[in-house]
Amino acid sequence: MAKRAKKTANPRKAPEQDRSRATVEAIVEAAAHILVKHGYDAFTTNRVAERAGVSIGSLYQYFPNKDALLSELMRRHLVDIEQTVEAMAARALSAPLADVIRAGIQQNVQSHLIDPELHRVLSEEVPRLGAFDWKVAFIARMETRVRSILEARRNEIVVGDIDLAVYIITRTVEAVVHNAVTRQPKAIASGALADE
Amino acid sequence: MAKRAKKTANPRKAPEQDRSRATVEAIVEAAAHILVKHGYDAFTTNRVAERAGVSIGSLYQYFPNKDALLSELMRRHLVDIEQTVEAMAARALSAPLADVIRAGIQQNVQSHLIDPELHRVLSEEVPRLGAFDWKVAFIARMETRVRSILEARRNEIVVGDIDLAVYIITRTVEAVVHNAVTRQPKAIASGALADE
DNA sequence: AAGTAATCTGAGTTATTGCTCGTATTATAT
DNA sequence: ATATAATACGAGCAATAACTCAGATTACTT
Repeated sequence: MAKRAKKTANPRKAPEQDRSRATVEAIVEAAAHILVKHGYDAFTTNRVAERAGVSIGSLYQYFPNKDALLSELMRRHLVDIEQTVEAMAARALSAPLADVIRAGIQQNVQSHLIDPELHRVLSEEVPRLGAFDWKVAFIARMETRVRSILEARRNEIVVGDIDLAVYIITRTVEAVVHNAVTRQPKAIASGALADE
Repeated sequence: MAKRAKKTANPRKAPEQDRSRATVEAIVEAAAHILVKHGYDAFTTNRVAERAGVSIGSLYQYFPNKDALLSELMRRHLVDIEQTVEAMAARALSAPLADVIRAGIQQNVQSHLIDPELHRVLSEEVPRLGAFDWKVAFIARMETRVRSILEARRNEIVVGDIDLAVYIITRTVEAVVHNAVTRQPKAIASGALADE
């Protein structure tokens, strides 16, 4: 690092014309590309700007600092994931329990397949990642969802502590699928499902 | 970062006198302290040296670069963990399966309790952490252990793919316990065990 | 006591990188 | 056309941090 990044990011101008919107897109795409292909170490604002084909000044016109760019990247990724979650959650509410579980896992797999490499870098290489608001809120929403499913079917299952169960289920599925997808680009669907 | 860290670390002088051994200890302790109390961002070689009460020059006399210090920190931590594993593995071989599982989890909990904060920082904040040899070898050894237990009791369990089972079990237990210990300093022993 | 090796010191070098700011260019409004 | 706002540019500032090196201390030998 050089100058310490400001904690509070005074918001920057939002793009109004098509030209600037294109600039922002180029920056975001370049950022993702560099993170995925070259890792967090290579993720410098100057390099992102260069790859995006815009000047460093333009980058800072729309992102107050480096973290803001990272945050936007994560925000977009989580939005993508949440959409697939929504799509599957609707269907899964009335089905038999076993199917719900299967669907949940399947959904998680899908999420990770959206952009496995970006997902990996975001979760493993980026330091202090937990600090972003987006992620905290996202996890909370996911846990709420799992809990509501559990509570709706309380009679079908045997659990003492619902909070703990939610916690374990969330982490377990996430961790296993995350590891599977990021490390083994095979044996996704059938194997994992069956064993669970 | 400033100057790029050298990839190949030409080894430095090993301490021969008590004085220098004490210096090395002080450096390692200071490094752990800073990582735990102030996070990876604050983990600079200059700061470690200062906290250790030695000059920056002394640090570089025993650690060729920053990564070497980090690596040593991890090596020591893994050695600690492996010792508790050894201790429990012996006892668990002949017991009934349920007890073995319980013991395995218990052991994992113990490992994380050795130095939970250091463990957390090491696994979550330090970038490019998977690159260290020590960790790779460690994971391999752990998986071998789990596999041998599974194979020895093949008749008692129902699994299709042993490799996959080993993989899932390892990751699941690790992930859940890791999350539990680092995030919730309560409800360790009983709850987690029972639900599993 | 003198010589040699081990250890320690810390100011300075060097490279990196986040970010600013004055200026130039392009689009929109009048 | 002219004015005004939006957008783009990029050289360079300022801070930071890994790491070096020449010389000072301290400890072992003989």
